[in-house]
Amino acid sequence: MDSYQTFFSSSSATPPASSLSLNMADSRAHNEFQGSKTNGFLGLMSEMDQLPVSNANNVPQSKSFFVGSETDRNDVKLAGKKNLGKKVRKPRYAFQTRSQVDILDDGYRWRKYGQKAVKNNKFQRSYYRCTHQGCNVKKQVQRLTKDEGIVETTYEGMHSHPIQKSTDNFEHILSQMQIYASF
DNA sequence: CGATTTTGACCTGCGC
DNA sequence: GCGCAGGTCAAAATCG
Repeated sequence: MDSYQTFFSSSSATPPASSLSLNMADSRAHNEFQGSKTNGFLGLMSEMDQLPVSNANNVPQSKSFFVGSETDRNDVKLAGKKNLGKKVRKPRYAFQTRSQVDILDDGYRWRKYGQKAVKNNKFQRSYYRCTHQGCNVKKQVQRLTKDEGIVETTYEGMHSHPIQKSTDNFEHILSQMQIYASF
C-alpha cells in the first residue's frame, strides 16, 4: 500500500521556492475509495493514530504514510442552509512527507483559500481547493512543530477528473509509473 | 486582465 | 451563553 513513496528523495534537486513533485493516492483513490469502505486500510489507520509523529522519526527520508481517514462529521459549510439528512461523510486521507518544501505537487491545480494557525503548532495550516470545475476536493498542508522536516498533507474528497497539469517534469512521470507498477 | 494568494472577518461546533 | 479552535469567505493585492 505504501510502496509509492520513494521518489521524493531528490528533493535536494528541487529548485528554490518550487514545488516538489509528488503523486499520492489520488489515482488509486479513484478505484479503491470511491464510496467503498476499505476496512482493512482503516483498521491500519486506527493503529497509526497512536503514534503518528514518532514514526516519522524513523523514516530515513522522504517517506510518507497515511495517518488517518474517514471523517465522521459532515461539516460541509452550508452557511445558512440546513443539512437535510444527507450524510456526506467524506473520507480524508492524511499522510506525512519528509520534505523541505511545503508545496507537494500532486499534479492537480490547487487554489489556496485560507490559512490558519493551529494550536500547539507554531506553523500555520494552509487550505487548498481543487480548481477544476465541479471538483471540490480539498486539502490541508501543515508542517509539524515536533519535526519541522515533515509536512502533513490531508486530502478530503476525490477527484473525478484527470490530472490537468502538464507532465513536464521527470519526477512526476516516474512517480506516476510507479503507482501503476505497484499494483 | 484573469487567475491566484493574502489576510482579516465571519461562521460553526464544542466544552465549560 | 461565552469563548476558543478550526474552517471558510471574500475583498484587496499580487502574479503571470
